[in-house]
Amino acid sequence: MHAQPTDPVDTIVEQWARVRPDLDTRAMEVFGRIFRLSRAMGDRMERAYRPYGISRGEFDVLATLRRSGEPYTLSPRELSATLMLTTGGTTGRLDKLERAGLLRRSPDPHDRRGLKVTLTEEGLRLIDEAVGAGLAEESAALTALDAEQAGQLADLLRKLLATTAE
Amino acid sequence: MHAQPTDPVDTIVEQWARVRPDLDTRAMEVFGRIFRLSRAMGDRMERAYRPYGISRGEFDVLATLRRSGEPYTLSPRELSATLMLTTGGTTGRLDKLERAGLLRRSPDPHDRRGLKVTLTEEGLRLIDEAVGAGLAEESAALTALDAEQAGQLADLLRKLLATTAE
DNA sequence: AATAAGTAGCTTAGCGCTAAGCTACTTACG
DNA sequence: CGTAAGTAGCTTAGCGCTAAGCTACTTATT
Repeated sequence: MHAQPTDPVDTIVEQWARVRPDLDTRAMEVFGRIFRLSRAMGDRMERAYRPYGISRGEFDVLATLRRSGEPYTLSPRELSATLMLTTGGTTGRLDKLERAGLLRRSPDPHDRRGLKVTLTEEGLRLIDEAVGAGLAEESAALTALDAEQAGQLADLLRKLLATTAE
Repeated sequence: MHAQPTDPVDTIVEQWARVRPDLDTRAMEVFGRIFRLSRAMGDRMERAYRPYGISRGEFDVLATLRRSGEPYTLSPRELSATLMLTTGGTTGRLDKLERAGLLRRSPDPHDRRGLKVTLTEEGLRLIDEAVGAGLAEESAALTALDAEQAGQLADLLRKLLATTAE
């Protein structure tokens, strides 16, 4: 056993142990930390993307289009599904990104109900820079662990996510 | 090496490898999963608290008061700090919980600027049930891992959180 | 060919948060 | 003792999301 540094979740667990010693708080040791890390890193990512004039949500739209490969085109429906967003939320993000000139909407030639959303040259250039900045931020945070620990952590999280997130 | 199940983050990492093989996506294997787990479990917790008529944010208020021990009293300021919330956000949560009869606000006898927020009997009863339901939900999700893995995961997350979340 | 059912994307109302600014009060200082 | 600076909690405007409902169009059924 190594000495562990103390974190805010340890404090909360101790408080519960004092007032409700009957509770089994082991699951909180995992999920309490996941919630806090998600929030803290979310804030850091928001800051990392700010120089590019986009929010984290907008980054996700551009990144999804970029990852899909040439011609960097998806339908709003596909974007809604991938981004786990309602159609209303998707409309809002697309509006903002289209106004900024980072993507454009055009009619789907095969289905007159639908649209195609395509990255512009400027959108492609911007996302290719921003994705590097985002990964740099995440990599910096991960230096808290050595390579083996990071790999272990990724594996444990994969197992948990695969089972949990239906 | 064991065969790993595939999860959505693996798919995203593969997509990036195809279109941008120069990127080092190892940090994404950790944080991408943390973001997704946080969202998925957050939704599950929201559902777990719904039978008690409270949201996750409102649960956090009641739980913070409960953990503080008798007489279950804190100032709005202390709650804002613990919950990482602006005073405006705190005011809103307290309004709703006070209307529901789960806590009450009273003047601070030592500082006429301030208030004391105290759990009512009903609030105490409710949070003592709800905290059990919440932990049950988290424990159920965690059965994806055996006890040793869960402990390992908690330790790795502690180390990451202690360094990352300033 | 007519019609019912399904689907795509947009609009609107409502919710919970933040940022900024307010009043009321307290503390520190000359 | 008087004034400046600080602090507590609330209010308001604005933001991004969801849920629900809309129109336009497509697909399946007869």
